[in-house]
Amino acid sequence: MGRSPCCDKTKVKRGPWSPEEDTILRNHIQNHGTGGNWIALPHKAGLKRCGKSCRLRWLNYLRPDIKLGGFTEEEDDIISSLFVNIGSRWSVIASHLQGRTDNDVKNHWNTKLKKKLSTSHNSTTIKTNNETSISPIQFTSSTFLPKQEVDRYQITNNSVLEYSMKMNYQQESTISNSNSNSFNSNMSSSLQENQGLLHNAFPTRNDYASWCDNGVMDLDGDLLAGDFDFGQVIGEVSNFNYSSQLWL
DNA sequence: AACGCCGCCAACCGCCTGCAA
DNA sequence: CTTGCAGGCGGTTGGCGGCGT
Repeated sequence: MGRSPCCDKTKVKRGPWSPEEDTILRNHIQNHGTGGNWIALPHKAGLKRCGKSCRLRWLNYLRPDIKLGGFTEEEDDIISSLFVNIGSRWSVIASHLQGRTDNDVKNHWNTKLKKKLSTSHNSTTIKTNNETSISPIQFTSSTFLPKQEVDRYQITNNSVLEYSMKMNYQQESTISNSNSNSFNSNMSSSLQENQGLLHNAFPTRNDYASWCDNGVMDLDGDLLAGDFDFGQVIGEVSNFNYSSQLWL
């Protein structure tokens, strides 16, 4: 029943890894692989470390494809965009960044990006023609669209994806035509900012489709929306339709 | 020079899930 | 079906270095 215990934590070394330990672990994995068993690895390699610690050290620091150094603006955008939409699923976010680990991304978010976003005041409040703010919804350069439901995705040729969304926001009455035009104008600039971020996160329509839980491609190439959910829920539901192009 | 504060980040902790026994 | 370990993950911590006083 069950498996043998992981390790005796009172007998393993803890704390920072020495260069010698790094060398032993690196050489062992390069010569023998992980053997599919991290718990047994330290004993085989001659390390007085817990298997979990070895795994973490390899994945976060010693792997040959690890990308070291600061994050680029593009990477920041991807992280910010994905965080807004899927939350703190660091492993998922890291999978969109070549050579970055979940720990890297998490640390970067907690130490830099979180503050960067919270101090960013270049948000755009949607206003109607009579300059009445549609409170409390705000769009910032780092968020996608709030509370939105995707009605339809359609690929009109090999590279262009058109989508229409049912926009939802908090307002007592439905929008008049004139207000709708104003909203359309304001949304356009907001959408333009966010398209870039979304495009970074999902370079192709297939990237986005695979990310979406219920994304299904039919025989005609139409991407059928199931329970697509962009994540951010701020406003209440009303009626508005918006169309644009995402992947050009 | 000494001290304290603060930011960064490697590493640990604890929980959850999958799966072998 | 039950048990309990391995692996994976996100949250948190603690040590270190830089900077200001």
